Amino acid sequence: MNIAQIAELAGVSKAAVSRYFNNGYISREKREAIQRVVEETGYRPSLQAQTLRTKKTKLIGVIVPKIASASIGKIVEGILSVINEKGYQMLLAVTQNDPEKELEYLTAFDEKQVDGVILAATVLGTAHKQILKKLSVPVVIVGQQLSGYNCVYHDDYHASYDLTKRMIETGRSSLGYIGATQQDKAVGEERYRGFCDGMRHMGYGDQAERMVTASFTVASGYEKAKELLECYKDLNGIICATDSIAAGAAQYLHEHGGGLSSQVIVAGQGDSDMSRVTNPPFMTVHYFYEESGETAVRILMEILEEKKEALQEVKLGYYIVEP
Amino acid sequence: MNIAQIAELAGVSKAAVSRYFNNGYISREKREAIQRVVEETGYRPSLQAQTLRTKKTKLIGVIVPKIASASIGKIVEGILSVINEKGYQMLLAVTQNDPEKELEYLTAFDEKQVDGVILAATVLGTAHKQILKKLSVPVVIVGQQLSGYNCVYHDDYHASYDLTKRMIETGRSSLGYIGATQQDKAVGEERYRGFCDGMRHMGYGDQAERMVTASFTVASGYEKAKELLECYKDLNGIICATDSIAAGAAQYLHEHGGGLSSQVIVAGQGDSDMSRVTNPPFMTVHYFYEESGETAVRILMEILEEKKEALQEVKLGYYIVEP
DNA sequence: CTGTTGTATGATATCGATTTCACTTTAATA
DNA sequence: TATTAAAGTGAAATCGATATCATACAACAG
Repeated sequence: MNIAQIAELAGVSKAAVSRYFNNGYISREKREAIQRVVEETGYRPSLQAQTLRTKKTKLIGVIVPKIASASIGKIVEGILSVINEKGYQMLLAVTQNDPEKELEYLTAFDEKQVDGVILAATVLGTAHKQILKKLSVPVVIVGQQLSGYNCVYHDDYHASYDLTKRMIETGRSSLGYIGATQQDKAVGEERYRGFCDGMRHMGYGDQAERMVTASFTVASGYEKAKELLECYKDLNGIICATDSIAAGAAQYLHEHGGGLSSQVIVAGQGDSDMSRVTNPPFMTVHYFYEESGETAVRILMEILEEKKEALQEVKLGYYIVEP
Repeated sequence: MNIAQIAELAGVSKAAVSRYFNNGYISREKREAIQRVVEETGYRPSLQAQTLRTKKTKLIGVIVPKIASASIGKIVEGILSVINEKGYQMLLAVTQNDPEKELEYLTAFDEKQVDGVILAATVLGTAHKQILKKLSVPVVIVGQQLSGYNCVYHDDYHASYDLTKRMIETGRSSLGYIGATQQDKAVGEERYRGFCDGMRHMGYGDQAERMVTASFTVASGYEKAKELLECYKDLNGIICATDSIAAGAAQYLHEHGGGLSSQVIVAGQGDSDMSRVTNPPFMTVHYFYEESGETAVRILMEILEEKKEALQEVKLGYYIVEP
């Protein structure tokens, strides 16, 4: 079934059928004739033919470091909810945190495959920026702030700062920190900076360097908690960059906490289910992950619909979740 | 940059350039001339034009109930690893467990948008089967067994059976079960059947109806554990259909376990991080989720490459994970 | 009555590739 | 040497839509 056959059956030209689907000038009689034929045959215009002619694929490319992650899962669900509502579909690429793959997909998507790209990267190096500059399709970065680009991100600094302050207020003054790679500006750098400034402003600035770096897994949190506690034996609290790390640290603590001088509690960031199932549950920060995905798509749609051309940077809030 | 311009620059016909990219007859001189021009210009053939002509989109449609889930995340990662290796890309749709959306995406994908579909549904009703029959693109179902269709699934029955047996062997003879909706044949029905038969064969068949049904969340596991324990006060073990449910149950137990007559432990299924961060960690079953995703793509590829036409049903194994 | 505007229409070119077809040249075989 | 097969080539048709353009008719203003 193609447009020519429909035109023939309805006794009109191909152009008329095309106009029927694209709200062009068309008389009532022809409109009804075409409608009848379309309903009888169940005809739907070919998307590939439309794409070839119009250069719109109705596809959004989404690049994420991994998918089996609570926070990224939420971002993707946010993205999807708006994408579908707008009649687009999602092309998903996962990079396993491999920067080369990231660049590869970025260029692959750019070759007219998608109308826009949403990039959730952990590390944005100079190679990324160079490619981003050259892209012919609009991009929105989610989870990281990058000047000169459309992005929606979280207030990692103040969240981490407030979390630190809250921990100290609840009586935990001897704190350590398990962070993420400093290459990750949002989760690594900003959250650690929030911790440092929180410590400093509360009068414990000298302790801010009690810090180790973990990768984004529970197992790594377990290992690094051990490392940190062996190094600083008088800790009574550990703040972690993510909930996964915190869960690993919590696991270490209820296995080996008995041998320590004082009871140690942990805090995480991300408000995942993990924070509620450890014993005891731990304090965490709620970031608006779904909303960040939704907002990223909205920005992209505004660009695609040419409502706005100007750069947008959106910073989302947070709230502390007490155990 | 289109094929005509490349042909012009290389001093050959469009057909020659097309052959260059598709391994057709072409002399060495022309091949080299074209190669030079292609490298200089960075030309890449338009995918949409290719699609229009060849009817191959190089896209695989993947339909999942939700994405922020550990097991489904693993399946998707498995799918992606093979898909990319084969030069395909993934169109992802999430149904939020809404059967209507499931059917909607199934038909949307069918309209020549994708070369094949992978469906990870929890519930497969008659409406699904009807649509599945009519699809013009090949489908592989993952996570559920469905006779007459290509599918790759897990040995839910024996896994649950062995888990039950193992719990009884470790001294837990007064067991209860928190299951999932019976509409989900794999996770709901089969896993409960495994529990029942395990109980029966170990001589506790009369206790098999100590069962409540939860939804797939931690919070629901918490609620249902409470319900189950209020109803059967002498339980010393609870087996759950998923790790999320088990984590919720574990959370309830360390909040209210003190008031019970005996110490109660839980067991889950899915081998997620959750099983290791609760206190105490719980027994669980490892299902090969990544592998199921990978296998599903392999089956699809075999069909697309026309190596095999025959129906394939693949049942994957499992192993018990002691805490 | 002439000129303009808005509505309505279909023929045709176009998007950018692949595929068919007819044809030439070269190599291998009888 | 004659015959056949294989290698190599480009013109043109094709995939299925949309966009442009020329044209026609009605209503209406001057």
